[in-house]
Amino acid sequence: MENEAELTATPTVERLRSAGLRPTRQRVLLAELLFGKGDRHVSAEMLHGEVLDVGEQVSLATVYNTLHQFTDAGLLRELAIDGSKAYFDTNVSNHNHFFIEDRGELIDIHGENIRVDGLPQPPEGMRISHIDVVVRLVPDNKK
Amino acid sequence: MENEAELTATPTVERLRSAGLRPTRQRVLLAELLFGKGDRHVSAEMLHGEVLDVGEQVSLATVYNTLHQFTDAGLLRELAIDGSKAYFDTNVSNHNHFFIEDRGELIDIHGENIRVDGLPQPPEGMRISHIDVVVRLVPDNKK
DNA sequence: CTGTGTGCAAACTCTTTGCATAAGT
DNA sequence: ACTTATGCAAAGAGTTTGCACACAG
Repeated sequence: MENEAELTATPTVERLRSAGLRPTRQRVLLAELLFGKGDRHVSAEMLHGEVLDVGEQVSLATVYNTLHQFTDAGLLRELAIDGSKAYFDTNVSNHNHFFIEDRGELIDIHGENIRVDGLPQPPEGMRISHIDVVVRLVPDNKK
Repeated sequence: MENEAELTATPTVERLRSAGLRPTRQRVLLAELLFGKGDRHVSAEMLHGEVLDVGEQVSLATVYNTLHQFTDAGLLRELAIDGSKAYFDTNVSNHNHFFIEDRGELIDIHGENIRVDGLPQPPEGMRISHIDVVVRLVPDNKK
């Protein structure tokens, strides 16, 4: 055998390959963290933190790059909710969110449940790419 | 008369006073620009640019401070739509938005028109503070 | 006068980029 | 080998902050 380190064809590796992404150590690790435990909402910093927790090392720049590559490949969806920081959602299907303002925490609302009616016609030459519904939550007591 | 420069009670000045804000030159100017021509969506930079266009001078830091003071006073609503920059809406009533992704442009959708159905119960101890519906638009042709 | 607001520059956060090095195929 | 990805550090955008000075009441 001449192969030094041929990557084994784990599901994650296959997933990356079919998305057209070379399964590098960093990408495989990030993909495992992202897709290994159900639907998740992560920021770049959170994900980078998880990498360190697991005792691995991936630069923050690479985390950003990878999140965008995954988004372009359709593995993630980027959420513009908080304003100050970007969240990425591992659930790419049609759904919406509760957003707990105080904690910056997101909770999925499944797509089948919500219906938006009464939308006016989009302006000439435009079409709807996506509708985001964000239900902002505050504690019962607080104003 | 002893008064050097008592501010005349223009509508703008009154509006600031009843919001509990001292009508300084900067605040009056910014309020005129913001509320003088119907409903608007502005970023801090845009508003600062308008100040310069009018031949006046207000520091960018003061523009930011003032936008937040106005928001706290209920004269503006802050919109978290773009992710990278903050927009402020002079229309504080219940309504939603088209967002033209390519141009970063916002268009109001009046509140009466849109109806959101099928919301699940918020988690225990939380109440809905506000529901944002953002209809993202792309040109007809583009993917 | 007294306290609040402003301006400036510096600091900060989140994110992106350029380029030399490393790794996948 | 050849190409693409990574890491680092530096740059970049947008926004906030600290403090001396200015102004409204």
